[in-house]
Amino acid sequence: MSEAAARKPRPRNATATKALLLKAATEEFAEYGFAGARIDRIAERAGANKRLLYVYFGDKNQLFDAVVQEQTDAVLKAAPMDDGDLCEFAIARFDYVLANPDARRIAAWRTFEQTEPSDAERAAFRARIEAVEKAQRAGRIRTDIPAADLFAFVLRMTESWLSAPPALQAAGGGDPLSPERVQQHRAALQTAVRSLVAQS
Amino acid sequence: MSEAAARKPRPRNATATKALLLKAATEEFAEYGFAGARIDRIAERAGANKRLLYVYFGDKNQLFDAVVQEQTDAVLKAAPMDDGDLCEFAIARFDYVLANPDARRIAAWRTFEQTEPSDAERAAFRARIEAVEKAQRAGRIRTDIPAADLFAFVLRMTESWLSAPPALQAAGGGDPLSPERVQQHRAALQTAVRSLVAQS
DNA sequence: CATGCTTGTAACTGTTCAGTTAGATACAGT
DNA sequence: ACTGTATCTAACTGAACAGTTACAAGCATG
Repeated sequence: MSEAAARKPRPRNATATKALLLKAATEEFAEYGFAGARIDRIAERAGANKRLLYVYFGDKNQLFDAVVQEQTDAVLKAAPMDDGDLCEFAIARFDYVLANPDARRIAAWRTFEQTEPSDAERAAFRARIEAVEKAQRAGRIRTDIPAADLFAFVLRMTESWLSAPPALQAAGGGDPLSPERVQQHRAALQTAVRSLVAQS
Repeated sequence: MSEAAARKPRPRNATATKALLLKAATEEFAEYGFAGARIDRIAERAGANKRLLYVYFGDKNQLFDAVVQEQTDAVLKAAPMDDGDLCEFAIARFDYVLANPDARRIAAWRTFEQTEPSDAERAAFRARIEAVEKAQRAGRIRTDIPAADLFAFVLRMTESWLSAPPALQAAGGGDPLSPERVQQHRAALQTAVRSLVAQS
């Protein structure tokens, strides 16, 4: 039959299909958030059948969890902080979320769709705070602001421009995301974090 | 009929009902975001009939716009910045979003559901940036960071703790939103902004 | 080339949702 | 009191959605 011949089945490759679906889900969730994301659109984006989503990932919640875990892991890995150097951390994180807008948006959605954090994530944050405390004890950074607060400030500062309200980005004039503007902000971030953490 | 007598209609009061619906919508959108919010739940929260939502506000989009506008106006008003004092601004904004978690969450949802900013909002941000620039020219704050960037940093810092990822809030140990902890962070915010904007 | 497991597809189901219809009751003007 | 308009209500509708069913085709192993 011509109909049967017309629709050609995709070549069989479980791992590739699974990866495609996860990628498509990441984009979809990044764009619309959990509630706004559509299962059918994810399958369509991936060029795969919807049923496979359920085979490979369970349901929408588990799929979201899989996406969140992958993205948060990647961000945590891309911006480590072994020696409590908040400035280096800030720039590394800025560069990563600049190159991976999806990761930034997923993290943001996740914060607001109040889902329970994993133990691994909690541990990662704890380790970072401890690294900051260590740097404080070593006298490398200021001690009049608690480590957790200092870290929270720096964390948010890395996203200040990229996740700024559109009205603020626009108010500056010019393209807020042009390479030149972004580089200018990157330099500003470095300067800002340096003077924020410096001994008073 | 006993049935007819059982359901008592609410007393007629258009403005009060409209206000109740707007308040309920604010809570619902703050909690679930636009896509996650449910029209039926909003009506139920308000103790009003669903139909009235459509009479008073149009559709879900227009209702969300109404909520966003009210909340952003309130935040902008609560944290003015006539004289370019970023420190004072930061504390005022912190105090406001602390007392009004809904306003903070609405603003965040809005940023991520990429809706077009109103002219009024754009103008408000522009005015703030100009106030910062004026303070820079007057030599009151540092000039090696562009005004827009400096403002973006401070803006995000006011929410750093209250909108921190749950994993980060939890990593500190203790109740991250207890009055004592919040006051401690408030002091940290003041210190941080002061040394961030200070002349280098 | 049989058999059984994996990968894939289309069509379907039950539910939930935004938005509507049709009508009832209060209230103001005459 | 009579009439029109604003306020309010329950029940409905059609579409969209997450999740399922039933089946087809590839692919490895005997």
